[in-house]
Amino acid sequence: MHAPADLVSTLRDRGLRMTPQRLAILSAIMHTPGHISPTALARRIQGEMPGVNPSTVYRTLALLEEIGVLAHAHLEGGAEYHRAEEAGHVHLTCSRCGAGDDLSLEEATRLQAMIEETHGFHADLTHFAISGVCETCWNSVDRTGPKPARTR
Amino acid sequence: MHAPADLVSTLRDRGLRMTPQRLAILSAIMHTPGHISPTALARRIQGEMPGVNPSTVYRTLALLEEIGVLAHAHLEGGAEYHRAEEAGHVHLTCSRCGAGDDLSLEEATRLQAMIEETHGFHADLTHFAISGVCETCWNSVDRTGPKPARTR
DNA sequence: GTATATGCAAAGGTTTTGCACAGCC
DNA sequence: GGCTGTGCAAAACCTTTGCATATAC
Repeated sequence: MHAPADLVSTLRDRGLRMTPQRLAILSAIMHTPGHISPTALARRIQGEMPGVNPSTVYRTLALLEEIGVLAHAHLEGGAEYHRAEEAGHVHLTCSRCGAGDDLSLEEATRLQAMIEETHGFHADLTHFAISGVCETCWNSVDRTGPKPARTR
Repeated sequence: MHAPADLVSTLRDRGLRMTPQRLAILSAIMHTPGHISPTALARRIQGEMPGVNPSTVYRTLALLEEIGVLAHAHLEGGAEYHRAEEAGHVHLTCSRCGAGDDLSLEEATRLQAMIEETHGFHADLTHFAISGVCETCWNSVDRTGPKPARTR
């Protein structure tokens, strides 16, 4: 949906500019399969392109989200960013082992439909993770039920 | 499930002690209908019982969660604590107007069952809020779909 | 050339930690 | 009296903001 060329146009249309920093940040996220936190991203960028300031990373993330290129979700460790195209991923995170899984799109749609019917609430299950205990952890050890451990 | 008397015993069994600060913090949360953030709690406690340090609030919250009296959930504004008994509340928060609603317990159970069937994942829908657009907001204004606004 | 973007530095806010003292049991 | 809990202060983080400079267009 958003090849770099498109992005440049999108920016220009708004009187905004493409810079090496923005390109590096964008590229880093586009090559990240899942999601990445601002701080992790800042560190990674720092490696590839020393001198890029964290504040630039934050400003760029906010910008890219505003123009619809990126989105963020809230996982256990805090906010994480991902490509907007990759939205639709509903994150399941195991509170025991930390393993992550994704709900399928159809499944997510079914859940959302269910919530909409009863509450008229149009849920976006991608914005927050869903915590719980994965099958492996559930079958092993004690079975005290889904009780999230300390988050931070 | 946890009257103060019980709590004192629970603490004693672990070689822990009941203090005025812990009592004040616990009381504040027990009298809070929904959920409350650590900082908000610290401020409230400060009003009732000047001199109580924020660090004490944080340590107490962690302790009370560890012994199962409290639990926390991740809402838009960050982590919030609530009575463990009051778990089962699945928070729906509107990204447009900020309004909050709760999923019924049966409904939550149905959703969890659905996820379990297909993924073997035992979800705890109470740990993270569910973001989306409430009926009112959906019916008014533009209908661009559930797109969470900037969180922080 | 001009408006935008960046780096830098400082500030803001939240949460954690070390340590000496206070206080519960 | 001994061990736990608290206050205090400092530090560790993460994130935001103001401003001068650099730079994309």
